[in-house]
Order: sequence, then structure tokens, then C-alpha cells
Amino acid sequence: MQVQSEGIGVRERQKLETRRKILQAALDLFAEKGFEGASVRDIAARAGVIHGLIKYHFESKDQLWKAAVDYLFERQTEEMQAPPGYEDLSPSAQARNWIRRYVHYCARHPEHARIMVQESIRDSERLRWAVDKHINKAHEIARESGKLRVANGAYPDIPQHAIIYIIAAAAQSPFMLSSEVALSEGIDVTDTEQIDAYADALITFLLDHRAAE
Amino acid sequence: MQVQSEGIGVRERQKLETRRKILQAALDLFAEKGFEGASVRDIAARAGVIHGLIKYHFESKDQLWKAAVDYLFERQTEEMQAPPGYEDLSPSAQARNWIRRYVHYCARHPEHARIMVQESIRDSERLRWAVDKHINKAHEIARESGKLRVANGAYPDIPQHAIIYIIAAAAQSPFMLSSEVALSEGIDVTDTEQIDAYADALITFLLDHRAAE
DNA sequence: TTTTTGATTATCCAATCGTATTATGGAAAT
DNA sequence: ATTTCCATAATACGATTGGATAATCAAAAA
Repeated sequence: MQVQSEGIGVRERQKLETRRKILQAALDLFAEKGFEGASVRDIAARAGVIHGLIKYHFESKDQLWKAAVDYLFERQTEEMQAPPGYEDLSPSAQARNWIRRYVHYCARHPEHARIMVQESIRDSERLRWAVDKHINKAHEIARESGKLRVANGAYPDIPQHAIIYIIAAAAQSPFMLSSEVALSEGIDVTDTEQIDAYADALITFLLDHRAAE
Repeated sequence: MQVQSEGIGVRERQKLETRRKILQAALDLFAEKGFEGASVRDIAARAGVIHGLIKYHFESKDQLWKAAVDYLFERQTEEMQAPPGYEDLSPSAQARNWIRRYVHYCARHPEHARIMVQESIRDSERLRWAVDKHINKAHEIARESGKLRVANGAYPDIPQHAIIYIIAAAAQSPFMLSSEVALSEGIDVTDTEQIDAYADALITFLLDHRAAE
């Protein structure tokens, strides 16, 4: 009979490490090629394991995708935690701070937008799963703080869903499409200065600018 | 020997009609499933033709994709022509008019953003082709009018590429992701009133709003 | 030390992929 | 009327797909 020991055995440690490697490879390839475009053999090869292991650890390609998306949103929740003193900021300072942090998150993890956009383009069981489990929750939180910022004049009085899609799309776009930006504009959006400059530009356009005349 | 006659024969007419049907089916399916996800058999089936005909008319899946993208940008150029009197408008009125027309274009043809975003997520020969043939030209035009609008205060003084990606992404987003919007917000973005409301919201956020305090 | 367990490896399968090839039938040219 | 041409139809091919199954071998349990 198994004894509950404090340290985990080498067997279990290797199992977890294998799962982690597969998950990371899946994130990369689902983001690059989409669900259908990424084959389980591609993913296994990048993870450095035999392709049969994916069925063993995740049962199916579909469940591997869901595990990858779970990881994506869990990590986002962790990394988008409000910094100390955030609550004490003025509404517009909070908005600026949040947009800047979100732009940096999008730059750090472009695979998030890539995977979700590719999956959100058409209706599917996977999209419905993601909406139920993750997106609805995220939008609910966004609506809550959005309403507050509209009331305080940080955001304009437009429908909440418009606020959500405008800010999210604008923040994600150049990092999600970094290949296109590199080819057409010659800009490396992984450069830290570029990221901050883009955050500045977005905040200026949304919060500081008003068209003349 | 063939005589140059004014009316085309039933043979040639049917050939053109077949090409047109294949192209339309290709647009739909490339937009829905991406290049790898859409099979030539799927496309042929939707067009109502035998799948061998695609090789006959377009030589390869790759060239079919390029023909579809050519059509996409040609149609955009036609439909985004400035209306009469556009030049006489003030810079900020021009900006409002252009954004509103572009939002309506994105709503009318969501397959444009869907195809290009799916292809722009990763580097590929197809993306380089599209950048060389279409995107560079479009960005050049956008930069030109963008510079003018920055000079006149209609747009803020931020890098041109930021202006391009912010406006394009924000305008395309809810229509490109109409399935997600329907599932998570319960909104039908094909509704004419919704389209105009979104254009209003985007123009307000970008051009009329300034954060309080 | 022996036995058991389960993570990993190695194949196998039917379905589908893009593409190439051949056959066909009717419009167009002679 | 006869022949030619070519858009369409019908298969065929090797490669790749997601998934299933059986063999292996060392860690863990007994």
C-alpha cells in the first residue's frame, strides 16, 4: 500500500515534468498553427516525447487543448494581479495602470491571444467550453471595473462590450501579429522599449487625446 | 481558329462561374478554419464541384489562397473608396467618416480580418507574399493620411504603426470574433443597429473622449 | 528479493490530406 | 458532318492525421 510521504518519488516527478513539457509544446504549436493545424505528432516532437504519450497523459487532442487553455487563464489571473496601492489610485490612474500591465502581459505571452482568437473565429464545442469556463468570468470582472470607470469619466459612456473589445483588441494586436509587424513595419515588438512605447501610445489615444475642432 | 467574338460562349461562361463558386467557397472556409484547417475537398464540396477541379482552375491550394486574398483586397479597395465631398471635410470629420466606413466594411466582410489574422500569426511564404503585394501598400496609404491627421490634431502624436494597429484591430475585433461575442455577450453583431452603435462607440473613445482628472 | 504497477516505447489502423493521372462527353472549330 | 479541344468527372497515390493497442522496463510496493 502506498504511503503518504512528504517528498514525491522520481517516478511522479518525471511524470509531472513530461506533462509540463507536453503542455508547453502544445501552447506554442496551438498558438502558431491553430487547433487543426497543430498535429499531436508535432507537439510530441517539440516536447521531446513519443506521440503516444499525449493520449496517455491527456486522453485526446481536445482535452490537451483545454488543459493548455486552463493553464493560460490561470497564469493570466496570477500575472494580472493588481499591484499594491492600486486601489488607492484615481479611476483614470487605475485605467492607465491596468492598460499598461495588460499590454505587457500581451507582449510577454502572445500565445494567449493567438490561441483564443484562432478558436473564437468560429463556433465550436471548444469555444463554448472556453466561454463558459473562462471568458464569461473575465468579461464579468471587466464589466464591473468598466462601469466604475465610466461613472468616474475615465472611460467614455459607451456599451461595456465595446469598451472590452476595443481595449483588448488594441492591446493584443501588434504582439499577436508580431510577424506581420516585423515584415511590414520592420519593428521588433519583443523589444522592451517598443512595448512601453506602444502602451504609452494606446493610453494616449484612449485616455488623453481628443480630436481638434 | 478562334474568332474574337463579343459574346462569350456557354463553355467560357460556365468556366468563369465555376471559378467564382470555388473562390467564394475558399473565402468562407479559409476564414472559418484557416489555411491548413480548410481542405480542398471541403472547399470543392461547398462550391458544389468535384475536388479535382481546384487543381485544374487554380493549380494548387496555395495559389487558390492567393487568388482569394487578391479578391479580398481588390474588393476592399472598391468598397472603401472615399465618398463624394470627402476631401472637403475637416480632418477630424474625415477621420470619423473613414472609421465609420471601415467598421461597416469589417462587419460586411468579416472573412477579410479572419483570413489575414490567421495567416499573420506566424511567418510563412504566404504572409510574405501578402505583405509584399497588399499590406505594404495599404499601410503606406494609411500612414499618409495618418500623418496629415496627426498634424491637424485629429489623431494624437503617436507612432504611425500604433495608430494603424489600434484602429484596425478595434474596428475588426467584434465582427471577426462574432461567435465569441454572441456566446459571451449575447449580441448579434450582424445587426445593422449594432454596427452603427459600435462605430459610434469607437469614434467616441478614440476622438471625443478624454479621461477626467 | 520478488512482485506489482504504471510511465514509456513501439507499432498499427482507418480516415483524410494535397496532388497527379486518366477517362469522358459535349461545345467549338473545321 | 466530322474532328478537335477542354472543362469536368472519376480514381489512384503516398503522406499524414488522431487514436488504439501491445510490448517493455524500471520504480515502488510487498
